[in-house]
Amino acid sequence: MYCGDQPCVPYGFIGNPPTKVAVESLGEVRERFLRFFERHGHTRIKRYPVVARWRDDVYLVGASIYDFQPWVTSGAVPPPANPLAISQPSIRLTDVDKVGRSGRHLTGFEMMAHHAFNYPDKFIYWIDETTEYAYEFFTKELGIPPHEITFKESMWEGGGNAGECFEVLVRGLEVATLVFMHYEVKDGKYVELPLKIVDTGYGLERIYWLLKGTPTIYDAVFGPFLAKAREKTGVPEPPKDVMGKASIYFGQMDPEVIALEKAYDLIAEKIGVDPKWFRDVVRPQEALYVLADHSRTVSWMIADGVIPSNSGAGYLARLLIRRTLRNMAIAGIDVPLVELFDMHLKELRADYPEVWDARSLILELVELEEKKYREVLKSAPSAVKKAVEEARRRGKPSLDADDLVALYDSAGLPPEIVAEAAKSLGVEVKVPDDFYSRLAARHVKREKQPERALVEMAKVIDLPRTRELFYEDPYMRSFKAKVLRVLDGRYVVLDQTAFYPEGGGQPADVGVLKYAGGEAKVVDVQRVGHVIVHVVEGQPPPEGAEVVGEVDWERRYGLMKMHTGTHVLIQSIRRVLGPHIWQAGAQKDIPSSRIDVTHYKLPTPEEVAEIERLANGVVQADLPVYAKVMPRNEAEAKYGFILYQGGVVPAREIRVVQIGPDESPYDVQACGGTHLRRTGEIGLIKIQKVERIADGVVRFIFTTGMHALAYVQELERQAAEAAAIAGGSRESLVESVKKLAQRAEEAEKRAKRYAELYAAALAESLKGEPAGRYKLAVVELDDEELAKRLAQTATSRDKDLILVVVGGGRVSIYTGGVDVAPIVKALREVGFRGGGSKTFAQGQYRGDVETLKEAIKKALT
RNA sequence: CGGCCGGUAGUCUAGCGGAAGGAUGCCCGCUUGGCGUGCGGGUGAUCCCGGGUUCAAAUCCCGGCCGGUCCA
Repeated sequence: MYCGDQPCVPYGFIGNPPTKVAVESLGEVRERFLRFFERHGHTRIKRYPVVARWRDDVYLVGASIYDFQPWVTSGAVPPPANPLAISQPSIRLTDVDKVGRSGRHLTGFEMMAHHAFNYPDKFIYWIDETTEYAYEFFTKELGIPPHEITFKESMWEGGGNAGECFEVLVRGLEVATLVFMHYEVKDGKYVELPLKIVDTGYGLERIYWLLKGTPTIYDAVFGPFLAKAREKTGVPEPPKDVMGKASIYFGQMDPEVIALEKAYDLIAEKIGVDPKWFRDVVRPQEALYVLADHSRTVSWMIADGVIPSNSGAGYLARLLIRRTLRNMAIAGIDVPLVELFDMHLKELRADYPEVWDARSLILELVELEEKKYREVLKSAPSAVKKAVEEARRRGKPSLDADDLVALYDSAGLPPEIVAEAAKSLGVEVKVPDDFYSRLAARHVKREKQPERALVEMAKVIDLPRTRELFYEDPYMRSFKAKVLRVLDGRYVVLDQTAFYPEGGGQPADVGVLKYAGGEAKVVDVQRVGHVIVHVVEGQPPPEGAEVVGEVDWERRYGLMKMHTGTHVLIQSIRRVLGPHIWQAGAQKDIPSSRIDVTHYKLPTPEEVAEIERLANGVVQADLPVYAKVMPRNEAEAKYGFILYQGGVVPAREIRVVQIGPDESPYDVQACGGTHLRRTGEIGLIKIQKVERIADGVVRFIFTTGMHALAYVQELERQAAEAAAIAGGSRESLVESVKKLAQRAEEAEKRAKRYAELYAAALAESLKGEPAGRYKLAVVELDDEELAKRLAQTATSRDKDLILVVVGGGRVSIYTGGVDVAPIVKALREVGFRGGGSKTFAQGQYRGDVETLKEAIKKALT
């Protein structure tokens, strides 16, 4: 079968590009592509961030179509333009192990694309035009001879959708995929969709590589950076033919790439060079390639708001940084990563100016991550030593695969590092080829529990949309409404309501529903599809009844202060700590609320104070707060993705909450919550606590309004109480506490000194009676500390002494060397319950002292 | 969100059911012309918190807090 791709066909363009058209840079190819499609009626769209904040199913954008999922692809929202062309930076970590090795894999790439969205009433174009565009672009724009281009038909499936597709290949390299998405996959069957989408993807880097014909894609894309990095690290330029051939063969043995050592030998053999020489040449090259690829991807991520972390999207950034460091370490490259990043950022400046803007943040975070990783690696020798000893205890000569997996999983130590540390302990460790699949087996996927709906959607599907009075007037505290349906005697649906349903981090309102003949407490309110369901306690109103709803206003007004306060606070945090601050979660509550933000260190008390000052300045300025509903595309175009602080907003129209006047707004966010009219109503914003909840995420716990006052009053009360206890005034609280602590310390020291003196005196006056060839002394003392001291002095002075301390129903036996075991045995017979070992025993004894003495004497004779 | 590992003097670390040990740091002597060094002495720990099991818990069990790490 002819497939035209790796591994069937070796690349035919290396050292021999298929065109005479000369391109100078990656940017030129991008520009040619976008201009070409602009000439053919497409609108150019600005790239989206690589962090998919508008989605809750993925962290990163992996293809241009991600930009339009799910709202556009489901038909809910119109595309920003139609047809459109874009070059979308995308990140895929699925092939991360092959990067630097296969010669063609990248974690970050630009997917150039043209998309057409065909609606039943508006047809743009379909298969014929799409293939023609592709053909013309490659032949006319890039000058590739027609016979060099292969279109391979196939079926594409992904994300619940499917459709036919063409893979476009040139000399063994897949340069584009043209997908015609028009099925939904339902229960394994294809269901025709009303919306038919042309989804194309042209690999910018691959096309550039093809045109350049360099040994690897990295040489083409990162050429200038690699040259400088070689100079800096002292890694020499590799022999051209070796790298070219190596990447061809590596490309062909993709599936086995993990079994690296074997792959090296095989390829060296194929090329006809010495395996050891080959390894020494290739390893540092691979490290540089990984560095080049990963540093660009990480820079994109950080510039778009990712902070390296131990969880979430941040972990992916950390993973790439650590992989880079590990590869450099293995290749023996010892240059600070920051310097190499900085070098690369200078090269990236022209193509990605927004990444350049984040330069200082990127460098700071990379430096921090490098430091943290060094700490991890520093733990290697002792962790490995411990593991080796543990293995030996269980009779194993060395570490096995399970031990290596455990070390990686719990301590973050990669097997190569472990092997190296073990070697210096004189232990040979073999790294198994299937290491990474063993690791994967340890992380068996858990099933995601689908959220249980309050009421089945089917039971309310026929009802009209509930009118949302809380949006029309957030200050409405009571309203009249008609009962449309009552389910299970406790779920009430009204035609309209002022009760806010839980959402956007704001909890549901509570209150009462009053009706002729009774009233019911509203304890929870939830959205179910397009209606709002009130969960009631007590006798629910009958269907069809007129009710008066009364919202618990004190609580709700408090929540509104919290919610508007949240917006003021997050913007203030951003202004103080920097533009990398994004909301990572929030919960409004009474009496305290919290916001989690992306930040890489705990803010200092000064920064917190500055944030409070700024936020309360906004409160005092009494700025107006507006909520307006706007089409999604318009809002995104006007404000950018900073809108999505609170997470996914699942609608075609989004509600935008703006604080401050139009000409100079303080903050703008997409938000579905209830807000105040003016910031002055917040009264006071007080941060109560900041804590690090994960690497890269800081939690602010704060309060507003009267709750803030109550908090401050409580602090004041505590200070007054503490001052009273410390015996000073509130003004001198710190001084009196200091004195108190000092006095306590002195008192402890004195007590200890006296205890020593007392123990010495006791030891002096101990009267031992003979017991066999030993001496026995019994002391009544109900202080274990003192007893220990006494025993220490007495038994070290007289090795034949057996000291028995009786007190509080307990008996302790101390000896200066005499084995305590026979004594314990004898004592058990007279009611002693306890035990010990060597020179000490302890236990419970309730009998009289004479019996005890006799028993011990008897045991010793 | 979750799995795994860990939390013992200021710092690092041993002990993993029976009287909390070492290294480093700090203080005081001696050594030296002085610094380093060396030697001797001293100082420093609610064994993360709470509950349980036990005659006895740093140690075993449960819960929490904090840190590390891996995976989504």
